[in-house]
Amino acid sequence: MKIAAVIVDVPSRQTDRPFDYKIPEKWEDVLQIGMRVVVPFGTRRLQGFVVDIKTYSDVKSLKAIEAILDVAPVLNEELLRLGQYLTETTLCFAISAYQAMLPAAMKAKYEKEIRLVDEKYRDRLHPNVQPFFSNRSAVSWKELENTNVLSRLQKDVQNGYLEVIYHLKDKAAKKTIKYVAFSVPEEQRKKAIESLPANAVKQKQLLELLLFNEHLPLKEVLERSGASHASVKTLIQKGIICEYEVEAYRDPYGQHHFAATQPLMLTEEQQQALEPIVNSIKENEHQVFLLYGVTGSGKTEVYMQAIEAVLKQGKEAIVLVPEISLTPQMVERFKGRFGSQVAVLHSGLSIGEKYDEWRKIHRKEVKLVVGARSAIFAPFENLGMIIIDEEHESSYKQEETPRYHARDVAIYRARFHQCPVVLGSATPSLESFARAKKGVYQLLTLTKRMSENGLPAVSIIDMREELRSGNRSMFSRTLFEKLRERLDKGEQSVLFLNRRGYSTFVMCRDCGHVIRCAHCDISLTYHRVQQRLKCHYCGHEEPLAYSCPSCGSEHIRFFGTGTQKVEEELTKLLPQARVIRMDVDTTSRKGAHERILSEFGAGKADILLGTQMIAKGLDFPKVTLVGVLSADTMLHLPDFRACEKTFQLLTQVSGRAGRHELPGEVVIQTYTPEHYSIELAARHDYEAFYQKEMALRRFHGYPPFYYLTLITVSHPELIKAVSVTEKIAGYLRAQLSKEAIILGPVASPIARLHDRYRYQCMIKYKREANFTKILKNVVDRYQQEMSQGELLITIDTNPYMMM
DNA sequence: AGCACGCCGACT
DNA sequence: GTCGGCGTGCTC
Repeated sequence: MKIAAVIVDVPSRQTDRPFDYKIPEKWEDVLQIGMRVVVPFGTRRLQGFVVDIKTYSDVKSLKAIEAILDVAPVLNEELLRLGQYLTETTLCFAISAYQAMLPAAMKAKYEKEIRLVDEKYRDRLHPNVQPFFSNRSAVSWKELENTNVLSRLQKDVQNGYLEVIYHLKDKAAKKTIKYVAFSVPEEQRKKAIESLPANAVKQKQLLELLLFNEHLPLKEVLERSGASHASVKTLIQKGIICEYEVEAYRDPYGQHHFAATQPLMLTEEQQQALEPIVNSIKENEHQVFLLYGVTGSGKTEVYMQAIEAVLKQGKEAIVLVPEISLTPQMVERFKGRFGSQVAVLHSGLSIGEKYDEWRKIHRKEVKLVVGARSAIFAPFENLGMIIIDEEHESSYKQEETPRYHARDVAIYRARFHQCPVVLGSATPSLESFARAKKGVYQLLTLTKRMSENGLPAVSIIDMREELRSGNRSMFSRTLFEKLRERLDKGEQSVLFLNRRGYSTFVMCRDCGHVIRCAHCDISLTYHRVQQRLKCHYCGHEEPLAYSCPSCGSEHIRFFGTGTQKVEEELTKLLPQARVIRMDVDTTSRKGAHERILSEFGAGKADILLGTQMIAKGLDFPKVTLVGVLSADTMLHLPDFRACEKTFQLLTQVSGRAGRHELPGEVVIQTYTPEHYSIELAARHDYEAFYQKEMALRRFHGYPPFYYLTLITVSHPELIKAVSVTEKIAGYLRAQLSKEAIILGPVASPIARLHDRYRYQCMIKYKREANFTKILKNVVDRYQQEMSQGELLITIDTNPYMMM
């Protein structure tokens, strides 16, 4: 007898292990490791992943597998092992790891229904239950769960009148296209057309069309023949033609035509960067390269020529880009060069579209994937290279379980496939640059910009000076002048507002009271259009207050600046300017992002005003001015990476100006012009920033000198949150080595969220023998309280968000 | 997670 | 004596 070990779809500590099932004889040769199956689990039916097939089990009475969901394994040996690696390093459940590797469409949906076992029991049902079954034999649980007949229902189930049926739905609906074709043999077709009634003109036209084609999509036939669906129906009824469905891919870029491009001549620098990568591809040698190239130095061309080398070897490649820069521009470059060999995966696609792209990879119909974070799990079996563009971006870290970093996964997979990883950035993360300096990664450098102009000139404007000299506007005189210049010359400008931590909060000028969310320790944000105050974390809203809830004063004011407010002031100051605003509000609709950018690219506006999202990847020849309205808003976030992020952002933003013939200029407005992040970004001096920041990291004991782990404990009661965090910290102090530093318990920077108090404990360590084991003990200790009570403990073994 | 089982107080 | 509440422990 063959037995399958199955990981079931229950994300909990207790079920986080394989369960054994009998493999029915008829499937012994069909079932393979890595396939999804349906198994009985307790009273339920669940989806699961086969992780092992064996001949022996310790369990006496095994249940049998009920169904197989795949014709071929969806997880290969490598991905199964990668799942284990994720489980161990991020402390997640195996099921969560496996689900993260597959498109959402393949995750099961469960529906319960109550069915009448037999018509003869209908009269015996409890009188209160009967009405639900009056005209049908099954009722969905959804309809019943909020009624008051639940206990009666239970009785009837016990009596055997009713039964509970568990439906398992695959969301992975495949798209099909209807085709029509002749159903009569070829030699009879002409005759069939002739024998049609004389008035069946449309039918005749339709058939004539089919004479020259083996089969045609129904839609096309209808369009070209002008016939209606009725004609098709009659022809089918007459037995002349037939209709059938063919599985089809949704093609998100179906309408789009991509101009083919050829490899460009490389500069000497690019050539020198490319060579070691290509060597490592050819030699099947695992190596991590850090491609450090200033903005506009042509990293993408290096990527593409390296990919060509991979394809030449008959292998596959993954290119990761940050979600935010997965713009049509980027997609176009890859589709243009590699055509139909590319699959694209990003959050803008529907669940079905993502599933189709995934299947193209799985069926080996494509050789290259360009995608955001989760594309790192692309089920290639012959990986030749992994590229991570904008390597420093924090979006490569997933902030939900499994809390993996795509960079780590990339290195794991590349080691398995013995192939190179290329990390590219103009502002590498300190972690990566430090590793490159140590020789763990191989450093490749591009110092020259492709355009003649070199890097743009940056001026820093001290906004305190502006205020002192009486300018209360959010535009410094310099920035205003330069904006007007561009307008006169017909050139474009980009204005960048970093909204994080800079949203419009409401404060009383008399007593200083700030209106906060009733459920979270967060100040409420003023939304001008709706005249309401909203919490950005939990969604709580309330009407705008006109007097201070604390002291009653009417001197209550809005502080901070949103893009809307900037836009208003801008149109007041420069009424002739055409402004496009790009933020969450204007880009929430699908495709809006793309539309705004193409309008701006086509010169339909003079100024593009936006948040974070405009910092990445834009490349417009006519942009000669970039303004940063307030550079230091991000600097003061409670995050040890705040300075690094500020530096990276300013450098990225500055890189948007003057990428082509026209020279660029950058204006940075700040209240702390002396800060090294701002000064050094203005001087484009990454190296100096690296040295300075490394010294600080060393001094304060942060990465890359220490590893970090953040434990966050939340509970509706403050005392409980504190005491649990205290106990955990105590346990860790006792268990970990003397070198480990345990900070806390301290209140989380967001001390209350969704009516829950949040406390945290930060661990800094260099090497700990049993680190994950000790952390697992912590989780195990509080397992019951977490599953039954209100306690929640999250552990992040490589935190990027300290809140 | 979700379900059954079992023990307890409150009601017919 | 039964109904329905919630705490406990299991699911191959």
